[in-house]
Amino acid sequence: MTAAESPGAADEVAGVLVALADPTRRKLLDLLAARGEVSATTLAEGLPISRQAIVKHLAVLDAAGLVSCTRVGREVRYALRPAPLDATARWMASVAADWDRRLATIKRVAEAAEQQAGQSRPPAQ
Amino acid sequence: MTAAESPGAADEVAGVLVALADPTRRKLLDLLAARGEVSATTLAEGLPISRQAIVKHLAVLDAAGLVSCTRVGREVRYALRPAPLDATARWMASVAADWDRRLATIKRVAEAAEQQAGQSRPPAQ
DNA sequence: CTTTGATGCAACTCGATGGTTGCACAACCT
DNA sequence: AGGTTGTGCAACCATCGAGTTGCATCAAAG
Repeated sequence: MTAAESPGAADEVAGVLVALADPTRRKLLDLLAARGEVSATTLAEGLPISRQAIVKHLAVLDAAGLVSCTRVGREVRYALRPAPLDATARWMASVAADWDRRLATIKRVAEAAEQQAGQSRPPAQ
Repeated sequence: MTAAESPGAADEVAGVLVALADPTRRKLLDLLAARGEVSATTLAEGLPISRQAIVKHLAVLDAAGLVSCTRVGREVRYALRPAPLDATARWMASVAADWDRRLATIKRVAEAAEQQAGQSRPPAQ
């Protein structure tokens, strides 16, 4: 269980990664960050795609926990939810650190082996 | 240019996000982290999919800069490349921080407005 | 030189996904 | 009541992407 901080973290992260992989979804998050609580129709005004498409994207973002919606009268306001993004950032940093560690170890071992080989026998490859 | 540290960072990040969105690709990176430099065929032995599929995934990872390949005789060894992951982690953390900032501001403004409203007229909702 | 094992390329299947349109329904405003 | 306006639902289309198979190719070993 390397580079994992809490059980089930990988699951949460997976959803966030999928959600962030789409440029339209990133744009959407951008707009939400800029304008606070906004309805889907309002979001649609600033984008070249239909409201329905946006609703679907918002559903994905909601499933990833990156967004939450509250009903206000007949409209539905969507708002940012930074926590999962932060968690994913931490997860990613930890994975990167893990890789660095492993690569350093591998390099060290390789050098040791080469040293060893140089003293006893000709290079294997 | 909010939450961006260097020009063109978003482009690099996009590739990494797409690459990481696929679970098979993540598994692949995991294997590479565990076993160092490995060829596609070797990777295929530990996974339930064909070598060709793996090669395609490795191509995506390579395009994202997460992996590099070097030819050794007749085989091609793939190795991890942590830098883009680290960059993406930083980008993500910076975006998360930006969101927090904005949300805090919005909340502050909302509270001020409510305060204002509370002094002159009864609560709107 | 022949065989063996690894790679590269291309065509194909098929499910997921981004996007659209049309319509029904609920809520707001006169 | 009656007309707007915003949502939700469902069908539908097109494309992308993951995966497969088959074959050609090229380096290494005999």
